[in-house]
Amino acid sequence: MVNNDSNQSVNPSKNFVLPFILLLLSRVSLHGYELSQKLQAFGFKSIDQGNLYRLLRKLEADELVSSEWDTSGNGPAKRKYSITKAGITYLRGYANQLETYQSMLDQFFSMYSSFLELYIPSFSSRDSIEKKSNDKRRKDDGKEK
Amino acid sequence: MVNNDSNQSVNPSKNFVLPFILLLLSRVSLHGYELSQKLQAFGFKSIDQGNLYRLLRKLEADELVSSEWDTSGNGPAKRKYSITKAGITYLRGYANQLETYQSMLDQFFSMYSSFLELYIPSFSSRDSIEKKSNDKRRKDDGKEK
DNA sequence: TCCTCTATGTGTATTTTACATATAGGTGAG
DNA sequence: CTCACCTATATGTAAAATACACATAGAGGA
Repeated sequence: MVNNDSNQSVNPSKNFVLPFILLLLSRVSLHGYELSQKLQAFGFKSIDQGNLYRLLRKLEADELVSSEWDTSGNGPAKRKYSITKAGITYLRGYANQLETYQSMLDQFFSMYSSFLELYIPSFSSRDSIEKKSNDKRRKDDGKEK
Repeated sequence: MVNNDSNQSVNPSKNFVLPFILLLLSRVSLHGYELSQKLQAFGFKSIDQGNLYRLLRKLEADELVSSEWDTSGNGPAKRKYSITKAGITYLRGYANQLETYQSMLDQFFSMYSSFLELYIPSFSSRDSIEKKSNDKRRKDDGKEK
């Protein structure tokens, strides 16, 4: 994993959350639990705690982050993670990868608007088509299906 | 897979390429080989042919697409895939998911610009950092075996 | 003939993910 | 005190996904 130098594969997934972790750690050291919460705030709804901790250990083994126990505050001991220089280098590589995803998404939605024009009118019988116009306010009632 | 009901999980990967497949098929019927090429044009550099064909069969089993043999043109017989009504419904759901990814990427790059301002000046000689210290790591992850 | 391109698959080991569970300290309610 | 709940880290493991190798076959050209 951490799929290194020249082979920047396109499929996201773990490689999608990875840059977010590194970016968060580039600003301030965090422990796993905090990280999990910040990632949720980013939009990752389904980060598995167990796998997150495992991933962090892997990142440490790969020397993209380093950790030390933090027994200062109250509550159980926390393993505080910091980014390494190698981690910073990789963050830049991952950012390039994410740019690719972004342009793919742009292409997708560009084509998708044409799709909507074709299909939305004829599908008005099925489930109520929410107005997908430029009315950004109402994003909430799109939870059908 | 094709995670059937309302649980639109956030992690991409197979779910990242899926909407692109459905979107392409929403415009015109295609066979796997064509699909593979169009996906590459979209930016998917590393679509595994074998897995793509397997995925298409799975999509057919899930009734998001349907297929029929096309023996018309020259060359070997092609399995021509078309999107179904269920596939169209799912395409809309996946599009919503991709919107989430898009906003996550926006957040990422917004924060990443700040990162660049902090790190780029001091990291102008990045090659020394990259080449140092982690040779064994970059060998054995991602492409070993 | 042999090579290459198109086209569709199977086999399978490894990697990743999902889900369950374990441990442990701290806090507040009753 | 006991219990529930939150923080915090972690392991076990079955299932799913991926990477990589390989098989088959038609058609066209050198």
